[in-house]
Amino acid sequence: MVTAREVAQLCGVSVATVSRVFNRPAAVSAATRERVERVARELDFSPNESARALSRQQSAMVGLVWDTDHRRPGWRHPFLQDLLLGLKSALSSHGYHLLLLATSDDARDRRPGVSLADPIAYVSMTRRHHLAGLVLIDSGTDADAFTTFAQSGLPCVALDVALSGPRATYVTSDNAGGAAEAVRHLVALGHTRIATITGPRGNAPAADRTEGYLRGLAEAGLPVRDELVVTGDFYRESGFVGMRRLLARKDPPTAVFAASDEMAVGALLAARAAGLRVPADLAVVGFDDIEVASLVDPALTTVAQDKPGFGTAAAGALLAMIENAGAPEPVLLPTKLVIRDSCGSRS
Amino acid sequence: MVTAREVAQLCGVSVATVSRVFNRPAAVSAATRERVERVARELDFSPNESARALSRQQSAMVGLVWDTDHRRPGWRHPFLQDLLLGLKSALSSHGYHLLLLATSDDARDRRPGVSLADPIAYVSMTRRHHLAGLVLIDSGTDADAFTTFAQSGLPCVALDVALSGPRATYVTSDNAGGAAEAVRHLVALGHTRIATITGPRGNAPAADRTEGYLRGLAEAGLPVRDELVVTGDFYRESGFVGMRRLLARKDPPTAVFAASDEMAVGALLAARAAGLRVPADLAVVGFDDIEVASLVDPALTTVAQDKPGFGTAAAGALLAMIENAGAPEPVLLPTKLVIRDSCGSRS
DNA sequence: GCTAGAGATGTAACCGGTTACAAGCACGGA
DNA sequence: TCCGTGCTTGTAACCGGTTACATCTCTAGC
Repeated sequence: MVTAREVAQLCGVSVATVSRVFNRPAAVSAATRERVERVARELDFSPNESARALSRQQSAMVGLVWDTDHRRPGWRHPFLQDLLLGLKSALSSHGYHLLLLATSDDARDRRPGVSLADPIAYVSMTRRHHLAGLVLIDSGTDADAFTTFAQSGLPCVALDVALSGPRATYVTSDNAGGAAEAVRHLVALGHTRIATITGPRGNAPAADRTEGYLRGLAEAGLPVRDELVVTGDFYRESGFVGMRRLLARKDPPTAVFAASDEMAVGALLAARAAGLRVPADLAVVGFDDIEVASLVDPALTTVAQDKPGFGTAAAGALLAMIENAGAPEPVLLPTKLVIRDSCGSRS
Repeated sequence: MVTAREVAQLCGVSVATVSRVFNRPAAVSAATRERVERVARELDFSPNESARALSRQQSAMVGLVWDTDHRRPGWRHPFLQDLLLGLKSALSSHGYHLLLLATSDDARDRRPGVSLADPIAYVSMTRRHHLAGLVLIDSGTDADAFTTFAQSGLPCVALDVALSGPRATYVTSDNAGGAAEAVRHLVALGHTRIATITGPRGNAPAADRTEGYLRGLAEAGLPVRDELVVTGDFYRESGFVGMRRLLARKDPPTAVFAASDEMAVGALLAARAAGLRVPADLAVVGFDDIEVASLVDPALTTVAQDKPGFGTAAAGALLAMIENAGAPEPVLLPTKLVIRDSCGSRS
């Protein structure tokens, strides 16, 4: 690795000048700048990131906080790959990298001074590494944990969890809007007894989707029947159980909006188990547009989230906070209803 | 953030001693060590990672090289989440984090000295960040790219690509063994005309799976018929096309081993399109055990890879290279045949 | 009692940049 | 001619650790 010192010597200038060429080019005369740039290119020099981070108290890295919640084993992020790709490409264009932060019970106590509590450990790790900011992925962790991040003063952007603070914001889909659109679609197909299987209590996107469901009914002038709202937890199993319960009623719904594709698949299975045909006897709409949605039979009509958009938006918001000072407005990503076969059609 | 200097002052020792307590505790007297440890804990001190990396020329981070190949758009890693979780937890127990490295066309030329060629850019980035090692994910990149990494002298471990060098090794599934087991299963069910749809040419796991297929036939004393071997590319579409071609023959196979689950799903669809019932008219085995495998109808019998094992093994091999000097032997992860419904049963 | 040697600790150089401040220089106006 | 101003560049302190080497102390052995 070639250092700035070597470049400086070859150019007959001081290291300070070399540094300036990279950080405040305007402060260097054109002639000198060009000479330094040429030599730097020839020697394939670029500044050592550790030294730069130490000196600037800020590294070219953004931390990713992503834990899988112990209380929800087997939980998988519906579109981790797209998310990471989106983040990576948006960050790269500003020269940043993504550091997947690891804390673990195993690693605890191995050295004196390693703190125990989780969000605190993350914040301290962030400071120790001079990270420029944090991306927080909702993993069912306590909402409290997130406020700790927001209060830390570090630039951070949360995904699917409302977060606000002087340097904190969040990105989420237009969950209510998407859900309302799904209901509108069912209404347009002539359904009037429309049920929903919701996500877990306390989860913000879940609550928003329920709100959208209610709004969709209200827009159509349909009454809300409490018995048509059953609580799920986003997992397939709960969709199955919820649907079975709905179908056991005397006057079962003719359509159901499931707040996740996994639950929609569960609902599909429950309908099949009850001897019903989808979409003839029951229309099903899901949410997420995960990969399997197009694969089940019948292919699932669902509210698609803008998966790469999450990464791009999160990176954009974070970089804005890093480079300027204030927190940008929360980003609400539009959703898109993908019509497949699980609702049939009017024709 | 508390610095070592402050701890040292409070303890009435020099910073060197504080540093020693963390790095070579044996070199410090018990009394001093305990005093420093206590104060460090009270002040919640832990060493600044940027400074440490700069001084030691080695950071507590491991780089992840993961590019999606432009020539294969839409390619998704079959188990990225498990892989990352495995890596994360194994690395965390040694205090390491995972840095998702980003290079991008957009980021190019923004500063003087940023090199262009991809693997070289990664290696240089690794040096600049003082990364301890690299994890390389196969993404259909040229094999040449990987030898560049191996030759760089950096500790690196590749996934699913054979890599060797003084500080390089790799982790892969027992692809041949798994494929042979799949064929053995089909043979045990009475099949004698067993076809295969292979992965792309030039891909090592694909070649190994084909080899295992051939071994399975040989073990059973079955002849190899070239016309029953069709080339795919791991994508669903190629499974569909390949199966259609096989079924178009006068004497179509009664069983097929697809080298990926995606292709197996394609084969399932082709069989359905041809009016065949699975497994009654055609038995299908896949490879990978991706999430959809259990969801298609009929549920796919497939060769499961040890997904979290990849992460753990990769981290283990890498840490071994980082901490000792030599390169450990390549790791061959056992596979497991998961029997579902797509092959029927003898009963 | 003296000294060699082991063990503990401090001193200071170093890792490779960034940046406040000072200094040098050219130029324009009085 | 002199001085103030602005532009360019160098000097040196600093970021926060690590570690080779020097120094000091204490003990064991003769």
